[in-house]
Amino acid sequence: MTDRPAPTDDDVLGGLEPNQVRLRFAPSPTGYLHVGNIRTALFAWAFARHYGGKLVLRIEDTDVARNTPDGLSFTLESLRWLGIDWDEGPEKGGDFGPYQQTERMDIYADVVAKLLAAGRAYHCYCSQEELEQRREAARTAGQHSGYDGHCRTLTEEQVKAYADEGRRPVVRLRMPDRPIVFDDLVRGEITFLPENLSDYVLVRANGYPLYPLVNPVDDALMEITHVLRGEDLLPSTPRQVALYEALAEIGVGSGRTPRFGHLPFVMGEGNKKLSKRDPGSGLGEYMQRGFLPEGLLNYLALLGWSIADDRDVFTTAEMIEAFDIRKVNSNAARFDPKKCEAINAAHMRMLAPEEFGSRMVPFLAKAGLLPAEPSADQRAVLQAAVPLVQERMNTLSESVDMLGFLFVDDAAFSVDPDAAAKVLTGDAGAVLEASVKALADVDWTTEAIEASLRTSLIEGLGLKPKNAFGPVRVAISGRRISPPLFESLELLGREKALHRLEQARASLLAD
RNA sequence: GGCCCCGUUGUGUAGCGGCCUAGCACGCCGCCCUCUCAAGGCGGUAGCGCGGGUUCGAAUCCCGUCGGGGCUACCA
Repeated sequence: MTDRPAPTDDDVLGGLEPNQVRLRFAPSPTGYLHVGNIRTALFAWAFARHYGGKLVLRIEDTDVARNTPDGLSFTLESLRWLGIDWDEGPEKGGDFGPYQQTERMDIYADVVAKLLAAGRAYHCYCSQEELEQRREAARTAGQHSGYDGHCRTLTEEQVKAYADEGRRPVVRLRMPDRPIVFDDLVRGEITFLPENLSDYVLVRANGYPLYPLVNPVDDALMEITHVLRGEDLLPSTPRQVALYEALAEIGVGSGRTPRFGHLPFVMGEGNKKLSKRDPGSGLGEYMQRGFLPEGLLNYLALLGWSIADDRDVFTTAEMIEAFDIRKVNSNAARFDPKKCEAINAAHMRMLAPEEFGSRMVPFLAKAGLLPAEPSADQRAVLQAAVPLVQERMNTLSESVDMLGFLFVDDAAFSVDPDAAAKVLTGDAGAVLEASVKALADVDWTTEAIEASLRTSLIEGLGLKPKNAFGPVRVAISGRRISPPLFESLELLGREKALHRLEQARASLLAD
């Protein structure tokens, strides 16, 4: 539409060529992604693709407690289903691997040794209890409660004494004694004063490296240029910046500190960040309910970003084209299931009819209404039904209720009791009887069916359309809500239609 | 407690000092269309947290205040 002025883009790129941009998405392999993660992945992906750069997928599995047996495969499946592809990472490889942190332990050990040797990190022998005590004291004094630097300048004798006591040290990063300032891509300049920053733990006493170490080390080694992540990580950013600087000093990585963009939370009910445990947060649910990847992604993009002031339905390609991190909002957004569905419904309607038909198959198959590979006849019926239902559905799984009546075995067909009670009442008998007669030998086309039914029910019985067609609808579809009646009758076929009408009438007489 | 972030209708957003008697979308309400339900069309509802500045002029800039959230681990 309009040309994007180069100088402003350079604010984001910071001197890099657009295609030099490298982002990463770094999930813990805990299973299906949840909507917050997905939004982060989406923005990182859109950012990388917009500039023609790379997206790296890195698996942050250093916390064994978070890992689940199939977590990794579900995580990868999530991304694949969404259509978010990565250029380097699991299953892709790349020049900066391995891309799973548990396979990089020797790298971390090496980096820590260098940090120690350079004096940028040091051993700390304080026990948890001692730490806790001093922290409490600081807190009651109204002070910053971070580490107080107790072990920063231990003499050799002191170290020996601690070691003789059997103490095992952690490794801490020595924080610089000056403000740390960084220019956040979504929030602007943020400053942390040194009195509020403290030396933090890089490696546990048992030798196990921690997130605040491995994350920046990997970013540095993988030459990540831009980091998009949740705003919960904002307070830890100054520590990471300090680490990047230390890494640059000891010659680890590109020497370049990435630009950060802290994305606002996706909130659930109330004022809480949407958590993995909240219903409606996991991707699995959306897959099962038959959301379209492009619909979900479109909605999620709207949480913090907008493509234009008068439009909110767009494709992922359009998003990539238009995505601009500077236009991402900094305030938390609440996830609105209704709008999510509405946006998805808009994408459902945008689908080509053949595509729409194909996408319904797995859902109908799962419900036992169709085989996984439908026959040519079944496909023909399904395709013929597409125009009837495409604009009536919000999610693919609704096809089961909507079209089930066309595919159920006669033996399995049943009328919803509630619908029967409300519509198939005493005086429906006459309607059903007249319908059977009217349909017995008309041409079996929508037009002829409609004409015949109107003549006999509206004119013949003098009924209002609603009362005339209601019982027919319930009798043949089993439900009060169905695709358009006359078209449905045509698709069902005369034999089944008449049979169901007779059956409904019989059940009425039985009452 | 300390530090950091955030604050436009119910929800998501547009807005970057005059185009704002604040636009769009979802929701909700009503009407039209209509064989049900949708879709579609038309109309309605509701908002700049508050208080001070700066300015001829502020939703937009500054300060304060209140409110919400996050972090404050040998989790990530």
